[in-house]
Amino acid sequence: MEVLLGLLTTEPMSGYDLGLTIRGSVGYFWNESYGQIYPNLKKLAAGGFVSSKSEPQKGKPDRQVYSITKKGRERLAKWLAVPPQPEVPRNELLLKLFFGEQVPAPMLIDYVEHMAEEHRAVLLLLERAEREEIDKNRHYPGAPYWRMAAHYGQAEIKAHVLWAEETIAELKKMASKQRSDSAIGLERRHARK
Amino acid sequence: MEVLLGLLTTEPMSGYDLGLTIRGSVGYFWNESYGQIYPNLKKLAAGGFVSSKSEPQKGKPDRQVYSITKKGRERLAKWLAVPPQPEVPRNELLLKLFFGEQVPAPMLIDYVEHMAEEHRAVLLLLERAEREEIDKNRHYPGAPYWRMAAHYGQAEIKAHVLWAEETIAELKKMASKQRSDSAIGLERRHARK
DNA sequence: AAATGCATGTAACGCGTTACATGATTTT
DNA sequence: AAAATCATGTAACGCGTTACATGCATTT
Repeated sequence: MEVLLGLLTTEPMSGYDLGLTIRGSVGYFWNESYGQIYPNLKKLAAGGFVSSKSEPQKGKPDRQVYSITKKGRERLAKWLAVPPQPEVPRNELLLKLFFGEQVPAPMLIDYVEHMAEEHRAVLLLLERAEREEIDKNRHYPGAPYWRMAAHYGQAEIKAHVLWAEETIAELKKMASKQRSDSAIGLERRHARK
Repeated sequence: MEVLLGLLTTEPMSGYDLGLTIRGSVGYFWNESYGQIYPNLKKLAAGGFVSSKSEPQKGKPDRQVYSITKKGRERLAKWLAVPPQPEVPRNELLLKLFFGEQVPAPMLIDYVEHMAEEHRAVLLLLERAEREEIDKNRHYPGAPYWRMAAHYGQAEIKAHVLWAEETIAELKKMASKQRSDSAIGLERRHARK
């Protein structure tokens, strides 16, 4: 809800634009789907926090351009003044790794490798975003804060990738040890049969 | 849902125990409230994934002890075989920092400092958990995986704390610069008046 | 001609949190 | 005596995702 107000302080936008902007700016640490954006804009408009102006378009539904109002800025300020609550964590990869005993080793390795690759790709995006989006607007007063947020993502991802590399090495070591163990196990099972 | 199955592979437990166990083990990267645990256990029981046995207690409602069934283990294995989906990020601190231009500098500094302290505290917990919980069960076949998950948390937190320290320094520098700037601003405003 | 993209939106559904209810036991 | 803790659970509510609907424009 408040992301919308925050982004509208930079310039008036339509719901669609807001979706694109979110993806391209705060997307790394905050996301909002169109299923929320459109209804939330309506609610904000009903409360007088944003005003809308419809611009006709050829062939497409009218473009609703929203601007933040004075009341909206007050609401944003009020929200910004609330100390951020620590989020509830939900990391499916870690949970599956935690139960790794019950997962075939190659599968686990695959999971961690995929994660590392995705994170490496996001790191490139964040670095590019910093160079292109933030540096180009470096005279905008918000730029230093954008950079700090981008650095958070970069620092976090680098830590994740390092961890992934260590973990993959360890998983492979365990897997090879397991193979030699289970070779013995196989002989036994064979013998029993 | 599946955390419950996963934890029940180590030993039969009641819903209450599961809540405590979650907090003490996977809590850093996965949480589940009692408002979910109890209904989910019922659903799992209805589906035959767990069996329950009620033990009478003095003065308290009967203790329902749940055990995972063969069918439950199959369900768990199936879930573990699904590649983990990247989570949707929601970091309120970062979002507020991103809009930091509209936030009084001391408030921002406070937010980041609080975050750093919380994370430092969690780091101690994780390190202690590794020493006490994991090392003591080091012969349990799941232990290496628990350790990997704990290391993820440690690596991530260390990166967060470092970032926080850098960011606080930068925010303070900006704040002092802003103060001298706004001193000029004050003079101007004074003059205009 | 068919498929994909643009741009707006609505509806259904599921998941999860919070608050409440209960009733004995232990603590202050 | 009052308050907090243990241990179970239920109900209401809100948030968010996914899927669907629309209809013109552009691309293949």
